[in-house]
Amino acid sequence: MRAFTIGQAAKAVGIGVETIRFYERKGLIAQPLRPAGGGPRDYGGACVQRLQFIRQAQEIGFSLSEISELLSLKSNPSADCAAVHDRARQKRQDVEAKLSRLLQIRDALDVLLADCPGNGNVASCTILDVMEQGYQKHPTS
Amino acid sequence: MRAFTIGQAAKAVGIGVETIRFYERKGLIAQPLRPAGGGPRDYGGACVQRLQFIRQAQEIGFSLSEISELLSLKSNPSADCAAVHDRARQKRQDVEAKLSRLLQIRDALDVLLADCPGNGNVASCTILDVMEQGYQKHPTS
DNA sequence: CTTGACTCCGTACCATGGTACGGAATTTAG
DNA sequence: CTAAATTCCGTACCATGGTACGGAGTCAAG
Repeated sequence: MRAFTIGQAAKAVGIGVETIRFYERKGLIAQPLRPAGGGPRDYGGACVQRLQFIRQAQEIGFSLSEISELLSLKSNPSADCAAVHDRARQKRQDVEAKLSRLLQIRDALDVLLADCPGNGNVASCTILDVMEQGYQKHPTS
Repeated sequence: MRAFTIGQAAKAVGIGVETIRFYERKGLIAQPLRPAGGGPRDYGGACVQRLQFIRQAQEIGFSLSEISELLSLKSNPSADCAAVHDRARQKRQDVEAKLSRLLQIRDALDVLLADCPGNGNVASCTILDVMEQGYQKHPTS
């Protein structure tokens, strides 16, 4: 929980200082109060965690506004758990949908990689057909 | 392979007319030639397929410029298959990475949904902690 | 006690992926 | 034949998620 300047926090989380300020403007994180005694604001502890949370969630495919919602639930611990539960269930569905599309494309890519020896011409490549069809056909049928 | 106007093609693919034109401007699809005898351009057949391909690929998480690359390989059947192969391998890695992040979050969401009965307050919700930690801990220890 | 690095803040700019608008030319329906 | 719908085209605008810039203040080392 030692003090972090904004620059140190940015480095710790792996983002830019400007990005942190951007999140502040967006209301994703609160700007720490300036210490009464002067000196830079302290972005340590909970602030870094929150930033890390944002990054994690974002990599996973949540938009900033979705993250904002999650954070507001989080920062309001008196909220009914049912709200989080619902949102989580919704998100799980979204995630599941993304997963199945991704699995489709992964399989399609595998078909390609298996069928295409890495030489010859593209006409023999199956991936493109596969994607065009939305991958209805099953491999090696 | 019957003829489609741009509006029919848009409807068939489930996008807007403006979006098709946007793709044209971006070079993702070629603008069909106007028929010599006059009348609207024909967006049928291959064009619709290409649009569908774009949508599929996009839903899966490819950016328009990535899709553009895939399409340029596709539309150049004399290209060495090795190029497609490489790109496919690269893409497969990307997809795999996305998959594992998504699986992580799905598992995190499942933990939450299992632990959180849907009542009580948010303090007991695990998802937020889980995400903060980058989901290092494993459920039920 | 000055130089350099950093904070702080506002404003401007950027890429991506569209969406909307306006006006002329066609096309299609009644 | 006329009116409504659609095409065609250019240009403008939008949201998202940042990135860059400029200038003032501050802090720490040499």
